[in-house]
Amino acid sequence: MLGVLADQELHGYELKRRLTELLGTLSSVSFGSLYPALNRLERAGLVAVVEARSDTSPIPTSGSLTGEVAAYRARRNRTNRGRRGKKVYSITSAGRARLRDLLLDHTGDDRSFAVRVAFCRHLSPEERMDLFERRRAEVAVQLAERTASRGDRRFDKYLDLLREHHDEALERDLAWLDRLVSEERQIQSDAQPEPEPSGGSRT
Amino acid sequence: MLGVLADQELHGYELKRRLTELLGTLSSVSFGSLYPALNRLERAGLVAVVEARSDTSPIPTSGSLTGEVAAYRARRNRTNRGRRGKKVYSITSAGRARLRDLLLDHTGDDRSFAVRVAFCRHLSPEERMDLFERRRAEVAVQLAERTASRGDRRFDKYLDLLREHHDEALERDLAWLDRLVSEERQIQSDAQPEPEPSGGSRT
DNA sequence: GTCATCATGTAAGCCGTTACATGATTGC
DNA sequence: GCAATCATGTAACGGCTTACATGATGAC
Repeated sequence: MLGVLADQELHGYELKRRLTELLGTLSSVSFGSLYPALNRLERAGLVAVVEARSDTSPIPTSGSLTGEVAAYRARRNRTNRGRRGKKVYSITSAGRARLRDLLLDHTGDDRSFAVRVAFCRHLSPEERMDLFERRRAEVAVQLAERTASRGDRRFDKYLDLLREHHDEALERDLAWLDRLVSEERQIQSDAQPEPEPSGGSRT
Repeated sequence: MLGVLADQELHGYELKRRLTELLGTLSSVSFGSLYPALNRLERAGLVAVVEARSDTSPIPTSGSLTGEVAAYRARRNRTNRGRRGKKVYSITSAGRARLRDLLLDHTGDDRSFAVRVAFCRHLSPEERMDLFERRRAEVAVQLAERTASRGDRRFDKYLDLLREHHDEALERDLAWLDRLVSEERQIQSDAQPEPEPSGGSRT
């Protein structure tokens, strides 16, 4: 949620939309947990409710008279008493700091790593490298453990097929992470071109 | 847990061991949830506690006198009052039926599908086929939706890389499922050889 | 005026986790 | 005797889900 809000101010309903659009099966958050979560984030000072900026959408004349009247009434009520309007949330600087921590935290499974990658544009190139390389190390360890523990034992046809498939997936993950790391390294070396590898004329 | 117990009688501690060995990162069950779960299963009549068959392990003379004394004391206590011995669980016929239902149920994500495959040896060939083909259809739909929703939009470099990687994983899953299905079909046709495709001389 | 959709929220229940407590077994 | 491991269990907490309740908007 913080990752989405870091890009744009949104209200809850649309936030869920966007989350589903971006992460699909990885998202999995229902309204019943979304709204309480937003309230928790607000209480923690990580997001803030911004007054629904009516300037941008000045009640678009929709041709419906009754609709417009209702819209004006609703707007007055909202500003007067804050009753049941859209609540547009904006991430705070504390929220951005927390997002960074969450992206760097690196506990959790493959799913949470995928979510981190999805929002890693909010990290610095160095932090991204760190994220990728740590994950790479983790996956490598997992793969080594699996290979070691398997030994020569056979369990069951389907279990063996499953493990084989999973091993391949892990290897592919590893290759993908290698690609991410090398691309990131390329970006870094592009940003700080070091024309003379020997001899230290540093600015 | 039912899937493991369907193969052998075990007590909780070793059940967790076996679960971790078989499923590794897919398992994820802690003692804090394992024991309550076993009690729930027992209350539901899906597993039953069997008296620790001491016959198989007649207190192996370990060379430790005090140890043996303690073992005898513990055994008497266990039979007398059932206090704190190993509780060996055995799956009941109701448990096997439930296991079958759970394997066939087919709600849940990729993880739960993997677990189903891990124990699908407890299904009939026809039920296995059903399991695999349904999953195949699901993954195909997922893939189609992703391709459709993506359209030509670009989000962000890392998000795009993530989606690309995930798409490839889905395609590989699909191919793997195809393989499973075709192998299963082979098994079925081997079991019921139908030498004459035309003309119906059925037994 | 009514229906679909947008939009926010609450309540009950389930299930998992960590942290803690305790007892049994074996080796030294 | 003591430590490590085996073995079972409880308590507090968190977080997600479904089902429910409600209000606002816009289209016809």
